Amino acid sequence: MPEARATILVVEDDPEIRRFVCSALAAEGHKVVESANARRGAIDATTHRPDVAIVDLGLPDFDGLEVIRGIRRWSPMPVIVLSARSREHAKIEAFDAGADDYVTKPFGVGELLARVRVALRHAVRPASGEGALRLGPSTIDLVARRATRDGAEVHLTPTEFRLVGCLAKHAGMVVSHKQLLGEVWGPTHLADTHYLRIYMKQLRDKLEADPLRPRHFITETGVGYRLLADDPA
Amino acid sequence: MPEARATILVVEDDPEIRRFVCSALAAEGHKVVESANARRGAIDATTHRPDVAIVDLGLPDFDGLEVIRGIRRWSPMPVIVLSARSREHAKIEAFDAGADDYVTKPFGVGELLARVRVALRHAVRPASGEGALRLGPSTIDLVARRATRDGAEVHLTPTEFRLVGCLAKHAGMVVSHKQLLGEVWGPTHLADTHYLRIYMKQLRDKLEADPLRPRHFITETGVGYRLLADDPA
DNA sequence: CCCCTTTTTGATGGCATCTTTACGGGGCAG
DNA sequence: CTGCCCCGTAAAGATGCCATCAAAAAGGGG
Repeated sequence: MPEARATILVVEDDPEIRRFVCSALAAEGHKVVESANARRGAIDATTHRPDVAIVDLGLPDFDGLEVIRGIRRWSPMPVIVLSARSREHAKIEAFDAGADDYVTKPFGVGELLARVRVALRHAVRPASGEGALRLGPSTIDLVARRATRDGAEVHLTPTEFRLVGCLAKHAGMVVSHKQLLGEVWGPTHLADTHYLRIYMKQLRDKLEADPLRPRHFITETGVGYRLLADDPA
Repeated sequence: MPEARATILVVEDDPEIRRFVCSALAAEGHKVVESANARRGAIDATTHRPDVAIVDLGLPDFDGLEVIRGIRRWSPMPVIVLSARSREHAKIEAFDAGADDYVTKPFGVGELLARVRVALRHAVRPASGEGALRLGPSTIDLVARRATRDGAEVHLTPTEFRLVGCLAKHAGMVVSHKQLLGEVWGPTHLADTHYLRIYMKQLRDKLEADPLRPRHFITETGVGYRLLADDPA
C-alpha cells in the first residue's frame, strides 16, 4: 500500500459532487478530507494542513471566498475553486482573493485531477527548478518524497518533509519563523518556535555531514532559517 | 518610472487575438513579446526569458505542446495555454506537458489578466541577485537577506539588515538620523544617535573595501547618512 | 489491545545580538 | 588656545534566542 501521495481538502456542500470528487482523488492515491460547509472547511484546513484545497464558492453558511481568505492569512497552499458561478467577475474576484485555479461546473474529473497535479507540482517545486536538491552528502527529492545520505536512503517523517519542502521552495532565502510555522503546523502554532528548533536538529542530524556545524540548514538568529543547496550547475 | 512589471511572451498566430491580448497586457504595465508561430515562440522564450508565457495550441508550424515541452526542458516558468480546443483530453494533455493553466477561447480579458496575476504570484522567485545592490566589492540582496563581500558570504544581524534596508529604500539620498532611528529602533529611540554610529561602523567594517574611507556608507554631518550604490546598468 | 512511530512538552546551558558605557579625535567659535 | 559638539572606535554587561538532552503524550497499524 503506497503512502498517500498528498492530502487534499474538499470543501463542497453538494453530497453527490463531493463523493464524486473525493472518490476520484482517493483513486489517485491521495488522502482526502471532506468538509460540507465553510466553517468546517476552515477548521479542517488548519487541523489537517492539506497540500491542496478544493473549495466550492456556493456554501450554505459562508461564501467560499471567505474560506480562501482565511487560508491565505497563514498559508500559500494551492487553492482550486470549484464553482457553478461562470461569470467573469466571480472568477476575477476568486483569483484576487488568493485562488490559484478556477473550474466551473459542470466539469470533467480528468481535468480536475490534472489541475490537482499541476497544483501539487507548484507546491513542491523548489526555487532551483529541479525536483531534487543536493546538500553535500545528501539529496532530497521533493516530488518522490525521498531523501538519501551517502547513497543510503534516509527516512524523513511527514512533518520533516513539510519543513524541508517549505525551506526548499525558497532555497537560498531566509524563511521566517512565522512562515515556517504557518505552513507546517498551521495558524494555531505561530508562536511555537520551539518546534522549529527540534525539527531542525532532526533534519541536521539526518542530513548534515557535521550536524554541529551545519552548512546547509542555516539559522538566521531572530528571523528564521535558510536552506543552502549546492549549485547543480 | 513605468518600469515593466513583468515580461510576458505571447505565442499566438491569429493576429487579431494577439493584438487583443498584447494590448491588454501592455495596459497593465507589462513588457510584451509577440511570436506568431511555434518556432519563433521557442526562440523568443530562450532569448527574452519572460516571466510568463501564454501559448496557443493551434499554431501553423508545430503544435503548441511542443513549445511547452521545449520550455520545460530548461525553465519552470509559468505557461498559460490559450486554446480553442475545449475537449477534456486536450486540456489534460497540455497540463501533463507542463502547462500551468488552460483558458479556452472565447475568453474574457479580465479573466486572462487575473490568471496572469496568479502566474506572476507563482513566478515571484526573484533570482538571487535580482534585487541585489552592488557596493564595490560587496553585494546586498534584501529579499534573500544575504550579503557578500569579495564573493564570500557576510553575515548581517537583523538590525543591520533593517538599517541597510532603510538606507537602500532611499538609495543616493540623505536619510536623517530621526528617520533611521524611527524605522529601525522605533519611536522610543529617536534620540539615541549613537546607535547609528555603532551600527554604521559595523556595516562599514563588514562591507566597505576600506572601512576608514567609506565610499558607500556616507555620513552627512549633522543630518544623517546616505547609501551610495553602484549603478547596475 | 498493544506496540511502534511521531508529535508535543519541559528544562538547562551556551551563545549571538543588542544595549550600555567609556574614550579619542577633528572641526569650529569664542 | 581652549572648550564644545559631533562622529568614530572599542569593549564589557544583559537579555533573549537557540541548541541540546530527556521524556511524556498522542496517533496509527497490526
